[in-house]
Amino acid sequence: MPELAEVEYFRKQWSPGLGQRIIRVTTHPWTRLYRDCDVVELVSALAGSRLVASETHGKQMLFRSNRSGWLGIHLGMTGELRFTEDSEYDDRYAHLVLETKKGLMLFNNPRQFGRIRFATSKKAPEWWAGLPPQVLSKKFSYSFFSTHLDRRKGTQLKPLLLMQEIFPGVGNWMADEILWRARLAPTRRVKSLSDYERKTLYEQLRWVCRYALRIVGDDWGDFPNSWLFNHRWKDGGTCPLTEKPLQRDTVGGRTTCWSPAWQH
DNA sequence: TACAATGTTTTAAG
DNA sequence: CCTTAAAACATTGT
Repeated sequence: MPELAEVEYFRKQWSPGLGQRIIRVTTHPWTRLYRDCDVVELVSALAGSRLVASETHGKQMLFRSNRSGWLGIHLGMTGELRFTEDSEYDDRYAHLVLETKKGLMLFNNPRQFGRIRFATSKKAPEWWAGLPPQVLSKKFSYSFFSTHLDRRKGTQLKPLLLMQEIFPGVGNWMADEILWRARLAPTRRVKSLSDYERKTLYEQLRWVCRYALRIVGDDWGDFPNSWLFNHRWKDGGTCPLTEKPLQRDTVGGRTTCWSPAWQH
């Protein structure tokens, strides 16, 4: 489920636990989530410590502890963070549980496409510090964007937008929303874009990221019906602008919803 | 039963 | 070495 706005929302779900002493750490160390993580180190370092700050970067989350511990979480396709004052929870998919006096910080991830990382160091570890510029940051200028496009001339626009090394945080529904607003067909190749179309793609990319964060990032609000988002999964859905039928195709290996009458 | 799922990573080919 | 496409990953729900 989570793309950059949802990730921001989930990050905040643990906020009630920040500053609280962690009295117990429970993990499912056999799951794929821990493939890049020394679980013994994670458990011993987090037990007794407090998480003091958190941030997101695209689909990545980082929690910092008061003992120079850095906890990286990626939600994958089905992950969520939750805080509960109830001591009962479904253990099946709660692969990381941080227990405090005030409540539990839970990371649920049924499909195990997520990832947990941990490091102890003065400075943020390379897997965090080395992430590419965020789409809404100052560094993500039009010329930066355009330089990356020049290197991917043969790529279709849909898989292009899903490249996390260029557009951190953009996922399947956001890519469709961006292309629909830019009026570009998902199968178009980068090299076919006119200067105007390139510019439009850049602007709509930033626009969708900004408003998605605004609407979902704080309180999981609903998107207006003017967004493709509300129509994309309905069978027989229609384009909110043209009222013509939406189409679903596989592009770049992912289900893609678009409006052939509107996007070219 | 077979397939799809709001995501990456790996492998292979060009 | 770089770009591009497809398969693999784990599990559930339709």
